[in-house]
Amino acid sequence: MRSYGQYCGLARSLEVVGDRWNLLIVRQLLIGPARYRDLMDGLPGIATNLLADRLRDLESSGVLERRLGPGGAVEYALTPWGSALRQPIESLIRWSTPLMARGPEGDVFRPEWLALALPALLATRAKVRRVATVGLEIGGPPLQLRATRSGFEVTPHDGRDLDATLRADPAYILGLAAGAFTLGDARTFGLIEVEGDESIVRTVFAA
Amino acid sequence: MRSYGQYCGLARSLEVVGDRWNLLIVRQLLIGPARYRDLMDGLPGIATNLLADRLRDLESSGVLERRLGPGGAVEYALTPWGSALRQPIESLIRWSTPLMARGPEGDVFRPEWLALALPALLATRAKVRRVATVGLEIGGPPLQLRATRSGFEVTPHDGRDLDATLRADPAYILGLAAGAFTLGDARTFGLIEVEGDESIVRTVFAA
DNA sequence: CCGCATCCTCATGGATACTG
DNA sequence: CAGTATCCATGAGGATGCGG
Repeated sequence: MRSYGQYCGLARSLEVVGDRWNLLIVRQLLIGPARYRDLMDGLPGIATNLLADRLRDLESSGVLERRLGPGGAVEYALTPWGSALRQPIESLIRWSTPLMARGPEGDVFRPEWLALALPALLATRAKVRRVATVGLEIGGPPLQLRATRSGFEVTPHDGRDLDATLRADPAYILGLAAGAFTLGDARTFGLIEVEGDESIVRTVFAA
Repeated sequence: MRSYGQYCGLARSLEVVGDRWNLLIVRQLLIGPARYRDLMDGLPGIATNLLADRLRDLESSGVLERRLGPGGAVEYALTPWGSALRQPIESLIRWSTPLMARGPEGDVFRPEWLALALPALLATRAKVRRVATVGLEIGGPPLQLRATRSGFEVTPHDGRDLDATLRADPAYILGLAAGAFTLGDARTFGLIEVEGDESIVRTVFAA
């Protein structure tokens, strides 16, 4: 990225992460450290030369580091400063709500992206009434949403007991979470709970 | 911006505001509605064809609108959705703290940028002990920082009485504000106040 | 002047092939 | 698997033109 030549925090930030693909790479690493192949998979559409370029750029600017992971393979992980990009990224995810309401329209979807999106959307308004673990079945490997007093977390299902399971379209799940974000004030509303084995939306969290 | 083809809030956001200069244009309009010439002035380095292109893009995507201002001249203003970019932008400004510590290094500085940066840096940690208006003299037209219970605001000096005046380098002022952001917890600390006519840093806000 | 549109050059991005 | 190398298409930057 060519310099903007402006002594402004926004401009300087964008000189580091404003290049095409950069924030999406950080998104992938916020989910967890990853190898080159994982990044290629998680960033459908990126050209391999660009990924290599960007990883070099982001490493030299101190956003991520290249290290040896389990098995001695090279992996990429965010530095503490890079991890702090979670906040602006979550802000942009919340801002995107009107853009997501259209649905996928042919865009590819990867369930792992919910690991960032759901906490970002839920964190602002939804209050946890009781600690709960909700399974999410959307077509990939099963996920779980943990809701605790300290926040929300989406991870692969670790086999523990689920309070509920939601089998639904990704857009539907995002709509639910965005509703928790945008409605909230007006009334208590249901988010995710099932009765018996059915996927019925009920109250687990309340605004 | 070419589509990423990903059903992800971050990717969709970046398709709207990820193009070079876009967020900087929004930055200028967060300070206030502006005419074409104002934007050219506030965005040193932008090519005039790019500004025209980006204004079209951002208008058609619903971030800003073109309207008739006072005197019947065309001006640009953010839509409500565009104004909501204040949050991600403030997040990026906070994230930029390590990049700003280097100082300007020849980059141009415009005092109006403090209108975004100071509230962004102060909002997270600094608590207002008493309502105050502090003058900022940094070489352009005089500014004032209003600190109230509901937040911080930097505007041109409107002639009202000042509780203090700080005449300092922009980097110094940003360092003060960033310190309020990053230290905070440890102890009560001084931010901006003068004794008599001197520019001595004392306590107006406290963490 | 202000508010752009055109033209040209060069840097960057994207797709694909290839290599240690 | 983890990238490089190559080639082409696109977009940025700069200068300039031009109507109101």
